[in-house]
Amino acid sequence: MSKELPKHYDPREAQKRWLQFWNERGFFHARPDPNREPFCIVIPPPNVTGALHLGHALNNTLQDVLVRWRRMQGYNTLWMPGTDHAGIATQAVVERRLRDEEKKTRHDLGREELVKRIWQWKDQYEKRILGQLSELGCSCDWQRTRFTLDPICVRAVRTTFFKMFRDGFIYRGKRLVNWDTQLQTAVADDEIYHETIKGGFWTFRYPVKGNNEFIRFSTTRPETMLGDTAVAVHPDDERYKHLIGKSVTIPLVNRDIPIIADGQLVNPTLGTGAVKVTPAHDPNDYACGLRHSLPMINILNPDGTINENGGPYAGLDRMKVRERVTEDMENLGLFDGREDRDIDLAHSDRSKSPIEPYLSDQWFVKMGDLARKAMDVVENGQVQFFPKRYANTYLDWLAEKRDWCISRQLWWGHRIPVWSRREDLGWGSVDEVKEVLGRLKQLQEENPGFLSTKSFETGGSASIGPEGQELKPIRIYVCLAPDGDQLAAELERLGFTQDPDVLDTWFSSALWPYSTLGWPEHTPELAYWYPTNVLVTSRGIITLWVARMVMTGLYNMKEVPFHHVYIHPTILDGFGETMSKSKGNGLDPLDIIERFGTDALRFLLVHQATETQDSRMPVANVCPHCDALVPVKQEHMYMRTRKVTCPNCKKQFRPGGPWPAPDPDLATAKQASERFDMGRNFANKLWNAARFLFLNLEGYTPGAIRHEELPIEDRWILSRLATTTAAVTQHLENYRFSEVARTIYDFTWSEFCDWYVEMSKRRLQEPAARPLVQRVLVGVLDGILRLVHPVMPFVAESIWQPLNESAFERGLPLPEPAAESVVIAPWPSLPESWRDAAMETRIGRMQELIRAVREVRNRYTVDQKTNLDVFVRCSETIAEDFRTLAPFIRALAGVGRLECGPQTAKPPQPTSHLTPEFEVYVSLVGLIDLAAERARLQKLLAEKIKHLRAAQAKLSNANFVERAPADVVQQQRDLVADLQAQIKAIEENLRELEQE
RNA sequence: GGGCGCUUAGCUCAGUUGGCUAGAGCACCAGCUCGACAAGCUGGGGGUCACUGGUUCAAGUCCAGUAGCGCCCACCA
Repeated sequence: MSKELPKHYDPREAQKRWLQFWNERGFFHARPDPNREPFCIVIPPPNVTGALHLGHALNNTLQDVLVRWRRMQGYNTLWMPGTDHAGIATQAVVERRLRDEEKKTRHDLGREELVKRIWQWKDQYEKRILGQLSELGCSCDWQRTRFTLDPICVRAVRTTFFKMFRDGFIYRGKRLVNWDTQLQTAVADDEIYHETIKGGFWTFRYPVKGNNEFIRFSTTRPETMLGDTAVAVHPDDERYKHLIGKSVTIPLVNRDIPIIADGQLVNPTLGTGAVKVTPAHDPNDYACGLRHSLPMINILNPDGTINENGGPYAGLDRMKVRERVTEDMENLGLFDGREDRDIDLAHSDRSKSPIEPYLSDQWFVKMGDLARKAMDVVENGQVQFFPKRYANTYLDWLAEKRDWCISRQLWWGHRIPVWSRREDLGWGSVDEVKEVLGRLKQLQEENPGFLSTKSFETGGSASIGPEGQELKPIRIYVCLAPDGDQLAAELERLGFTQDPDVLDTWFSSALWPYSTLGWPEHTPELAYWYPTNVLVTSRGIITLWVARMVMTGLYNMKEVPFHHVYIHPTILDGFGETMSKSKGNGLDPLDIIERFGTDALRFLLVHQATETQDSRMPVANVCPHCDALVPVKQEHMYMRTRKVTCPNCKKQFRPGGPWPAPDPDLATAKQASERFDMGRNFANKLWNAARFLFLNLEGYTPGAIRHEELPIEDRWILSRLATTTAAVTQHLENYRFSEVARTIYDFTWSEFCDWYVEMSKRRLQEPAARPLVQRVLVGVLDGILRLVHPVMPFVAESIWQPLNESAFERGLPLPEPAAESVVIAPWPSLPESWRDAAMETRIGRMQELIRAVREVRNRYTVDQKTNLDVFVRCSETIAEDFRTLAPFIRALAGVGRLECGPQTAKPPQPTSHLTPEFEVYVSLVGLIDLAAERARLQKLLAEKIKHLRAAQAKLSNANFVERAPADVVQQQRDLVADLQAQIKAIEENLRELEQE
């Protein structure tokens, strides 16, 4: 039964249909099965901030290729999908909308209401993102979809935090944050921008204690003097050497501070060579403070006014204090002048106000031991990076062992499960403290697994107890395990409150490979699929995410979270810049899917996934009025172009992208890139090859292939298929995605379609030959469909299904009933013995002969219908071959007379094509331009002679003959012999042409 | 400043341990609507492999340096 397909492959219809089919059949759902080998990938969860972009498309396509391939290989395959709450990014986006649409801040709404709003946002975008992944063809187990704030993930986070708290890995420490005094919040590094403003550079003097000297220093922020805890000089600076170890007095607050030597902080050639050190309000000073164990005095209130540590200046705004401090110093005669200076000052993106470095209390994870273990597993190969070089990024970063600050001053995220005594209650009497401690101890004894207490010093000054003893300024912190929440009320009765902060988003992401599988419960899924097999991600988060997953995996599971880490390239725009919302140079995968089809998108993404770091993707807008492609220009990005005039139809439109702003008055362009042509064309080529088969399947009968009885061309294509299959499999194992795409493409197009299908046409007309060639055609197509399925699942299924109707039993070497879907068809593997170098050589010679004749035909523009007479001078063995293949040579090259053999005579007025193995002569009586032919031969002769000389030179080099491997030398000798023979033949042909 | 990369045809890129006259897709030129496919077929033109030096019988490939570009991290008192 044959079936006729439409002339063009229609991706849209196919995508809709097969997605539904696959989901209905539940091919993507996996359950633990101890009798089968597991394979598992967990998705890098996309942020619920917005829509997916091209980078996501790449990341997820590559995962899907691996997952579909392993599923076909028979692994019990789980691809775990999900999304990430992305703390800062998501809260910021919702807050921005709140401001734009309702003119409200988060404080107007309150914590609970804001979080509710963000959940609504999340629901909306999660749905959209999952839908996009599905449209991309991702074969995730959708029933298992997780979100990083799901109850199950909350439990994993709480359990981990509790364990780390109890084991002493989590501690309370200080950190300088970027403080926004207007919004009264810390902002992330990527939420600040730098702007040059007019500022000043003030010079003051501090009196040195014990003699009449002064030490001069300069600063751009005089008010920070109130928080100075040292003055630093360079250890080798002769001007100050004698002062090191002495102290100075800060006049305004009457505090004595030491003069220290610090070669890292101080550059003696700048300013006066002496630097005031304010550890609580400057990153470098902070580092210096740590080095020298200096006190760190915070002088700011959250609103930017000076706090009680500023003594007489308390309560005033820092800018006002800057003036006052200067005046007061001047009155004391300690002010040495001010000069204007441009200052590169950090500003908050959101409030546009200047950022203050602000020392605040934060939660940290101690990295030392955790990092060491995470390094070990990469060094000993339990976790392998592909490409290898990325292991360096990972190891270098971990080697620094910088403690991980895990608290964030946000409302959206995992709330830190720690309660502490409220500051305003104070510690009143020792009795009260004793009572609280006693009660805590009791609680802990009753609930050892649920509650853990720790105390950490706070900043602030010590106070004196009722009996005159010095009370250490400590705070008691109580951490509750997830099942300990009923104790929260009790803690609150004791005057404890929960920490308002949330955890760094990466804290929950770090648990993703096992929290998604149900940890801390001992689920069958966890036992079966953990450790997962491979993590596929981009290099940007090797440190933030990959390293932390390994750390927590080892800590919680005692086992690595995955064995392989594949890092794929980053897609840049046509100008080599990263795609980003602010530049407006992104590309929306949905635009590509709509215009080219999902398979085209996927093919191209796989094809360009080489081992390099980056790859470029020039982007064009499609004019919504006339469909012309308008390339995105670089200046568009920097000007944030809002309107583009189409050079074709002169109408205006808004440039497209994954993040277009709506504008009812202006049509928004879809985007495209010519690079996807390749994928679309390939899908169509495949489709049409199948279409050819369907037109010729009438009377198909399944049957065994007896390899040794097959004609040359069949053995050739099967040899090529066997080689291709093995190569594709190997490339997949090595994560060489680009090679996967290339290998399948070349085999399908340049060998199967260009040669085998062409050769089959004649045989299909012969009743005796027809059944066998049908079987081979069907068998090879079946193999191609399986190979191509992981990359282009939709077109593969679109052909697989009708093939099941026309040729249900098929395959190589024995026909078998086909799988109901290519998704679950077995991955092909062909006998090694089918690889047949001799067949490939023989067909290769035939191809060269055909190409030679075609070239002659094109050179002299001989009509396609005119047969050419061809004379081949070659060995008897080769002649025998050409005679066997003569029908193909005639059909594919348009040949009439074909004579071959050692004694074959040249025809009159011949044009020639010489190869090392045979000489081809085509008679061109009446067509040949003798002068042109002579010129061509002269040119060819010159090239050959040049090449010969180079080859001879090599051989005449004694070192080469002596030191190069024998086969390389022999190769060179053969080359010289071939060239000499060819030159001789060309010269002979030229002489003959002269006589004409 | 530290780290990791990139620079090969007009464009986007391959080129796995050094070894044929360096490849592909798109674009370009010429010819083809022949019963799978014009999203196609056939053939063709086009490259001093960024630059300089080194190692080697042999370098696009290895090493060093220079220039340009990109990313990550740190920093910009």
